[in-house]
Order: sequence, then structure tokens, then C-alpha cells
Amino acid sequence: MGRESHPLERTQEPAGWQAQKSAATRHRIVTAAVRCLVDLGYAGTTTTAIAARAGLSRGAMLHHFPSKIDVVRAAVEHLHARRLKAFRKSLERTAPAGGDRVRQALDAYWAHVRHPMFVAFLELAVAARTDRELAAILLPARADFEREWRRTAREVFPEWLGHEERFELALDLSRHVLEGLAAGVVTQREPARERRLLEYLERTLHELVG
Amino acid sequence: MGRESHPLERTQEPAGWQAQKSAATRHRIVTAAVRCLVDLGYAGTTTTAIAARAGLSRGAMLHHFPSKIDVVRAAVEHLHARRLKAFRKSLERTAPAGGDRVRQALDAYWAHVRHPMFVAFLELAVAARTDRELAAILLPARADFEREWRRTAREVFPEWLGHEERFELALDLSRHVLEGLAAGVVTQREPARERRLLEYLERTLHELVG
DNA sequence: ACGGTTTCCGGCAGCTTTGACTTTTTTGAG
DNA sequence: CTCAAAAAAGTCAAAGCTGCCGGAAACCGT
Repeated sequence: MGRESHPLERTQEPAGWQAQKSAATRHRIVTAAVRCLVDLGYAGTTTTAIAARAGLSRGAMLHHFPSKIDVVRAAVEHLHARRLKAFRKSLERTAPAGGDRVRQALDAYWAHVRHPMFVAFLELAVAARTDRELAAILLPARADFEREWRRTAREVFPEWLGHEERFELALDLSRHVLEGLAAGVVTQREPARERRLLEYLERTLHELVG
Repeated sequence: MGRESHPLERTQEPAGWQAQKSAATRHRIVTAAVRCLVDLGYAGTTTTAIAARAGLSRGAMLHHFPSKIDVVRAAVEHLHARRLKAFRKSLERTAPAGGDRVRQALDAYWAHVRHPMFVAFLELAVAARTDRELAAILLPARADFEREWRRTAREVFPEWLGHEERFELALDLSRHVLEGLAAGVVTQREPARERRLLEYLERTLHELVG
């Protein structure tokens, strides 16, 4: 490849091409796994399907991740990291505007739970109920997300610091309504009713503030 | 067979012991399938596992249900029929007392979503997202349940007939909060927070009534 | 340019599940 | 009692998934 003739240009690269390529491949595999969860469900997320979506042979994949559970573990961590980052970003983007922060936070989480990543998380959460190994991986990641989520919420709404109980209540209420709505476990997409419920939730939260 | 020689006398009886036994066996298989859903998840609900829980050989089971999907179909119908019946019964039992009907209805549905049957339903609902055949079976059953559920709610709260919009809102809010809480997709069993949210929901519903 | 390492590929054995088959036991009518 | 049908059980091949191995190709330091 003739890489050695340009010794200075690698200052940015993380320890040479090989390691970089390896990291890129691992990333391809992990994102492919998440896509599998969304498209095929946890049961349909086989090593074959993941490798195919990653554009790799199965053998190559098992070189980077010796076992299927290793891929799942990496996917869970990647998923939660991205989930948290995406939520934070969308929240920080709207918060400093100084407008209706309740509405903005609500919209941010509403957008979040409608993202494919949340679908992937749902698949994992349901599968983990009857899969101890997966549960052992998912529970810590979930606890982290929960903690960080609350911390972020407290940062955005510092004025609720004195009303701990009402704040918790507002958080729980919002999460269950939004996530239940997004999960679509109940209703099958009736925009009118969705809107009505979301608007009501917003009003209720405003009342809880006052 | 030979049943055609007595066309009139078998109106009540299930056509002799054989047919009765057959029906009992089918029932054993169906309930075993539901138990499998709860214990092993949809992916783990194999014909082998069902047959084992039903105390039958796999061959015998495939005599009653030629294919796995037939068992699933029967299980879905059985599950929704029982789900609806159980909810109606618990609701009717408390309604005529004349006490706090909101509280009673809330308790009834809260008990309902904590029943193993709801877990089985969750497994089916999630699996149906990526399984067209299952979705084709589950969607009609779900629509039926939804319709009947609302009809029953209207019967119990006739005074809300004039406030259609607020009534729908109250129903949607209750369902998402209770089902979200029961699904445990979010929080992992914190009784204190659960109680707080439930009590708040009750107060909110009372406000919606007035 | 060369040897060792890393990455990638194809194939293999073992296991599970499914659906179809054949055989045995039970049941009910003549 | 005999016999045909239903119920139950056991057997089988095909398909899919997992994990592992040997070998090919690309890469890096020397």
C-alpha cells in the first residue's frame, strides 16, 4: 500500500490503519446488529443476518466478536450511548432558547421514543425478560440511562429542585405516557388521539410546575 | 364417527366422550401455549415446549393442531377471550357497590395488567411487529378487545356520555400509565413511585370527571 | 523485500426445530 | 366380541443457527 512513505500523515489515526479498519468493521457490525433488531426482532437477529447486513462473512465477524453474545453486548452499549447522546443533544438544542421548556423537553423525548433506536431497545427489553444472559447485560445499561436521564432533566429544570416529589411524578407520568404511546402496545396509531393526549400531558405538567 | 344417526339428541353434549376428550386436550394445549409465552417468551415457545407442558407428545399435539401457527392462533383467541372476560368480571363485581367507581375501575385494570395474561399478550404484540403471519392473527383480536373494552367502560360510566372527548382522554391516559407501569419497560418495580403515580392518576381522573 | 500479525473467508460438525410420516393404543358402534 | 375411527406416540429428513477450524489475503515493522 505504500503507507510507510508518509510517516507524518498518521498523527490523527489511532495506531495505524489496521486498528482503524478493525474499529470501523466492529462499528459496522454493531450498527448492523441494531438494524437487525429493528427489522427482524431479537429472535430474528442471527449471526448470519448481522453479518449479511454488515457486508461481512460470518467467519470474519466471529473474528471480531468470538460469540454472538459479544455482539449483543457491544450493541447494547452502543445503543444506550447513542440513545443518551441523542436525547441530550436534542434537549440542549432547545433548552437555552428560553421558550416553553416543558413543551420542548416533551417534544424532545417524544421524538426520541419514535426513533428506531427505541424500537431496538424495546426488543431487547422484552427479550431480556426470559433471557438471563441478556438481562445481565441490559440491566446495568438501563440503570445508567435512567440515572443520566434524570440528571439531565434536573439540569434543564433547576427550578423544580425544591419539589422533589412533584418532579419525580412529572417524570414518571411523562415517560409512561410517551413510551406507552410510542410502543404502540395499545393503540395502533390514531394521530388525533395521540395529539389530544400529548396536549393534555403538556397542560398537566404545567400545572405540576405551578 | 357415526354421529349422523342421532341428529337431534346431541344438542348439548359435545358429541360423546371422544369429542369431549378431544376438546379437553385442545384446551390443555392452548393453556400450555399461554404458559410457554409467559415463561419462555414467544421465541422460546416451541412445539416441543408446548407439548411438554401440556403433558403430551409432540405427535399427538400435531394431530389436534396440524401446524404451530394453528396453536398460536387458538392461543391468541383463547387469551383475548379470557382477558376480556376477566376484566369484565372484576369490573362488574365492583361497579354496583356504588362506591368510588373510578377507583374501582382503576384497581380492576391495574389488577388486569399485572396478570400473567397481560405478559403473554405483550410477548405476542412485540413478536407480531416483525411477524406478518402473527400480526394477521393478533390485530383483529386486539381490535375486538379494544372495542369491547371501551364499550364496557361506557357502560360503567354512563354519566360521561356527554363528554366524549374527556372520556377518551381519560381512557387513553389510564391505559398508557397502567400498561406502561405494568410492562415495566421503564422502571423496575419501585412500589413507592408506583403508588404515587397511581394515586395521582386517580386524582386526575376525578378532576376530568368534574 | 520478507516474516509475522491481523483481517477475512468458506466450510464443517453439532444441535434444535419443524412438519410429515408410520405405528400403537384407546374409544365407541354394530 | 369385532372392527373402524380417533387419539396418542414415536421416527425421520430437511432447514436453520451456532461455534470452530484451516487457509487465503492484506497489512506492518524491519
